[in-house]
Amino acid sequence: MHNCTTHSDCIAEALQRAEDICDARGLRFTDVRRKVLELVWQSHGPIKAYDILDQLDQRIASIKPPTVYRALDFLTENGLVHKINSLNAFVGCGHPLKHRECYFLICSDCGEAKECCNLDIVDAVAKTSWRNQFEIKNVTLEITGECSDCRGVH
Amino acid sequence: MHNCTTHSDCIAEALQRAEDICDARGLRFTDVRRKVLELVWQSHGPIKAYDILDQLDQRIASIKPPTVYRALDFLTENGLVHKINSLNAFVGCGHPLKHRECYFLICSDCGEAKECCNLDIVDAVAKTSWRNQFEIKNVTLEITGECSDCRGVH
DNA sequence: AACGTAAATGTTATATTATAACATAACCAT
DNA sequence: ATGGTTATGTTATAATATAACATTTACGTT
Ligand SMILES: [Zn+2]
Ligand SMILES: [Zn+2]
Ligand SMILES: [Zn+2]
Ligand SMILES: [Zn+2]
Repeated sequence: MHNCTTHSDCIAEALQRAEDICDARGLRFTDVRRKVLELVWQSHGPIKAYDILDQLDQRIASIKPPTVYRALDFLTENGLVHKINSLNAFVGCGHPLKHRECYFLICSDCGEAKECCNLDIVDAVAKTSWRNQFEIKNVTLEITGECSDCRGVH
Repeated sequence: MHNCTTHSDCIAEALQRAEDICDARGLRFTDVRRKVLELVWQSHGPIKAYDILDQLDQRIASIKPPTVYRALDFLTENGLVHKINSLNAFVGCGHPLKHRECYFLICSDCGEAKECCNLDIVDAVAKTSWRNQFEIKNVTLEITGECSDCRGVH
């Protein structure tokens, strides 16, 4: 499902990126936020808030829903994590500094959510918003279907 | 927020369209389904499942959540209603026969969700899926922001 | 009409997702 | 150290959605 060479490195890099971004912006990358982000990356795919909660519970007793949701809010607001509304799940952003209007290819078979960027889509969305005199705050584009792996395409 | 000339006509037309579509497809447009669709159109914007439930309760006692969700599932599966995942709400489809890949311009101020179609977007989405050898089942595109009315644009 | 079946709805209970409200603790600038 | 701000702890509950099984309804076949 994921093809990073060494997943522990992949997690470590994401955490380091997050720390650097928070430092640069004067934000506090607290222990709770770090642990939540770590679990998001550990899953290497969309993960649900209560699954994060369960996994935290095994390490730290007394973690409650508001704590997890607050951390996810922080991470989402700062572009380190994206919420996938059609799944009620959260996924780490692979390029938090470059992220503009990306979209997800979500495989309903294996569960992978691949984040992609595409200028044609960004352009088309921008143009159509402009034509409607609509001021964009946020764009959610979730494409559900079957990925090449699950289709057996080579 | 909505600019149909006579809203009762607008609702009646939507119900008639739905009935015709169900007839043509051999589907049963039952009383529950009709009433749910009527309430969706009455709101003339995204409405939540439990708000539908509350309004039905005033007319018919003993309507319970599963009844509403089943009706919404039926209406959604048959393209008469769309779910807006970022709002956990449902909205009537304005063109259930022509509907392909549409998107919503959702005003976070007045709550309007305008359904639009745009071939450039459809194309760009199709192309990028093709490049990823991804087989599309469903596309969700929700653009949140501020509409022209709320921005005071003329 | 009576029967059999499938689809729809009723009903009870519960699962899942998310937030309100207030108390305490940690952090940081002065 | 003091006071203000931000983050977390804590308790409770709100909001969204489904599982499981019982009953009713629709409808074609006999
Ligand atoms: Zn991203
Ligand atoms: Zn897959
Ligand atoms: Zn539509
Ligand atoms: Zn508006």
